[in-house]
Amino acid sequence: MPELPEVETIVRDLNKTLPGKTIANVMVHDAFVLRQKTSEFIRKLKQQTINQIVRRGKAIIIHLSSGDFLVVQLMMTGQLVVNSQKDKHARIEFILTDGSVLLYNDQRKFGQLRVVTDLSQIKHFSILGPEPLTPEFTIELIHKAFKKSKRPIKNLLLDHTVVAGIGNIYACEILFRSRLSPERQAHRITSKEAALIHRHIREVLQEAIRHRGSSMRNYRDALGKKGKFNELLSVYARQGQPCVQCQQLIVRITQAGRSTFYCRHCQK
DNA sequence: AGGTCGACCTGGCAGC
DNA sequence: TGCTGCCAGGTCGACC
Repeated sequence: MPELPEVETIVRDLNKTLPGKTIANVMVHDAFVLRQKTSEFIRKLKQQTINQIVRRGKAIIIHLSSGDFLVVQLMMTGQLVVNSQKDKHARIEFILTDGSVLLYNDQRKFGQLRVVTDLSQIKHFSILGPEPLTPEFTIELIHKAFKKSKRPIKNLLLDHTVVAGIGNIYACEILFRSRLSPERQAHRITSKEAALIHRHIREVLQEAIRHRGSSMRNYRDALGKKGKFNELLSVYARQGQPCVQCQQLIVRITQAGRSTFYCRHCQK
């Protein structure tokens, strides 16, 4: 579900309320979302004080006083919300000593939670590409990755080994702003075009963070509220509607089994 | 070896 | 109303 801007919004919210609080109890309503034994999960969390919360790609990493990490991957429909109304999708409840409750909801149960001692235990992190909003993410780096692949450029933007955190919504929006067709083969992208993509990756993600993410269906922030950036999307989920630039109709195609939305007239 | 395609699971919505 | 089929912010492993 959530991409980098949505997860970043959640992490910033959680950092305002959780650090310093201690986990009194953990109630597992559906162990399907756990990637370890329920008893081990609970034991490693009970009596732990929450330190800082950070994001890596689309994953949330909660630092615990034991030195362990609670890693949460929301996938498509996961939510981490504080003091919200409990519904039938509540899978895990973290009861804090001050009486507040952190709820993990997940309609589709694709998400996963686990407590690890060492983040390198998680393979996902070892293959993850650079964070797009840090200085290590350069035009040269992304252009080099593009040159190695004949896949469509859209698929490269979705590939988390190339760059972390970009999902289907923002890949479409980034290519629209760059005026590049999602069907262009990555290895044919020029250095000038790579620079455009690089700039728009940062621009789109930062704008989306400012608007607290995009809520298409399930996404909610840590306070249970919707994001606003979906109201500002130019192409995603707008098939059959006029392009904001040229009024030609936005089309939907399928790439690597996922929907892509773009303007055939503006994006070449 | 690079790249695509189900599978994972639940639910909303359109069409009949 | 109720069925069927399609679609959904992600990721991984099987397979070609």
